[in-house]
Order: sequence, then C-alpha cells, then structure tokens
Amino acid sequence: MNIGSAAEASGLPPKTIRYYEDIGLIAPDRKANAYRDYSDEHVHKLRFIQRARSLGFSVEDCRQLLSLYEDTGRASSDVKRLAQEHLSEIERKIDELTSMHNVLSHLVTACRGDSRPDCPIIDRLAK
Amino acid sequence: MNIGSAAEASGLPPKTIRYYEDIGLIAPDRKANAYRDYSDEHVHKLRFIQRARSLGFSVEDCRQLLSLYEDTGRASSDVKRLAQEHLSEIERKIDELTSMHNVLSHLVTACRGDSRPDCPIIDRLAK
DNA sequence: CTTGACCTTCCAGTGACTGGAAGCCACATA
DNA sequence: TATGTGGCTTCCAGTCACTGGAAGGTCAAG
Repeated sequence: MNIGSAAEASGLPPKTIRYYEDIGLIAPDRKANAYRDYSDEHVHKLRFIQRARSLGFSVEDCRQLLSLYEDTGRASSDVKRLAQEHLSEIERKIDELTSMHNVLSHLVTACRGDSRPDCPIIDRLAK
Repeated sequence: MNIGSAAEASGLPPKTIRYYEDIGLIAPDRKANAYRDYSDEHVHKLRFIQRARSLGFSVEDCRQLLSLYEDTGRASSDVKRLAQEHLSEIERKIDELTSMHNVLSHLVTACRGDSRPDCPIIDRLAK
C-alpha cells in the first residue's frame, strides 16, 4: 500500500507519516521503485498513533504506548501510569485555560465595544 | 535600568525580553557600554505584555494590544473583538481538552493497573 | 507520448522561547 | 593592582510536531 492509501486509512497526512518514519516511530518496507509499502499492520499502528495523538499524548508517549502495545508481557500499571500523568497534565491545562477564561470573559462583558477608547480590557493590562 | 532589573520588575526573564526586542516588540535605549537601558515606561509596557501573555494572548496579539494601548484614539470595539476572538479560541481548547479528559479518565478508571497485560487503554487505542 | 496524479528527498519555517558558548564590563575584595 | 564574581553582549542551536515547497522520479490512462 502506498503512502497515500496508508494516509487515508490511518487518518494521518502523508507528510506526518513520513515525519514519524524520520523520527523512528514506524518504518514501512520499500518497493523496488523506492516507494514506501505499508502493510495492514503498519496501518494498524498508524491508526494506533493517530488515536493516541488525538487523545493528546505526545509523540514520545506514543512511542512508549506503541512499545507497550507490542509487549504482550506488559504490566497494565505501566500504561495506566502514563495515562494518569497525561491526564494530570490535561487537568492542569484545563485549569489554566479556565482561569484565563474567567478573567477574560468578565473583561469582555464589561467592555462596551464602541467607538470610544475607554476599555476595561486595556485598563486591566495596563493596571 | 539594566535588563536584569527590568526582568525583575516586569516578571519576564531577560532572555524573553531580548527576544521581544528581536521581533520588534519593544526596544529600549542603549547606554554607552551597549547595555540595554529600560525606562519606567519600558518596564510598564513589558508588564503589559506579561499580563497579556498570561491571559494567553499570542505575541502577535500583544503587538496589536500594545498599539491599541498607545493609540488614545482607539475604538474599544477593536480591543473587544480581539479579546473575543481569543476567548473563542480558549473555549475551543477547553472543549477539546475536556473531551480528551472524558475519554481518558474513563479508561484510566477502568484500567486495573496491575502486573497483567490486559488494559482497556491499550485496547481503545488498538481497537 | 503526454498528461496528471502520485511518489521521492531535502531544506526551511512555524511560536515562543530557552540553553549555552564566547567574550566584554563593573565592582568588591585581598 | 590583580582577581574573582556576576551581569551584560551577541550569536547559534534546539525544542515540538508538523507543514510548505522545490526539484525531480514513477505510473496508469487516454
């Protein structure tokens, strides 16, 4: 399977798939004409990565998850620990964004948004 | 005032302040010895930027906000629009993170996290 | 035989810093 | 006066995860 089909099957752009190969995440075979050749298993792994990325795991996390996936003797505790750390990071980000949201939404509400210069948003930044 | 003092007064690291100068955001005077020389007004603007950044505005947004700040003939609607767009972006990110959180927290809860390989997290990624 | 879609590699840019090297400057102390 | 320490300078490279684009090779259809 060429990279275009692998891209379609995995939901990842060809550029990204080549990038993953560059960084040693997943290497397909090559055909005689030097085209990449993806097996169903390659595509399966690409989908695996795509799903992990869409849950916000870093590419390095994906590398670990992939190796846990392939290690049938893994301990689920290792997977759980990774996921829990990521979950904490997500929570941290949500908290940060939420507090930004609180401040900003008040300011936006308070701003008349007309042609005059008076603006609580600017005032807050310049306070 | 040297960059170190400006850093302390603004809450920004010296490296970051130099970076802002590199990208043309705020340029201090220079002393005879080529050291940067920050006035109170420079520091004021640095604090302005620091606050805007801490509300998640991009550096380019900061550039705009700064120029609106300096434009006493501004329309508050311009500020409000900028802030509102940023607010929407924050909401988009919160939604994205929240949906990741939903999925992941369920998976983490469902994972026993012991020495055995069975793991709903891996299963979900490999589905 | 040509066209167009697909593939290849390689290089550069994104945002917002951050680390580090090499070297100059200022000031306190012995 | 020598020296040490810390702060300042510039410049280059690296981060993360791609993404765009150039230059050129390959393949199937008409």
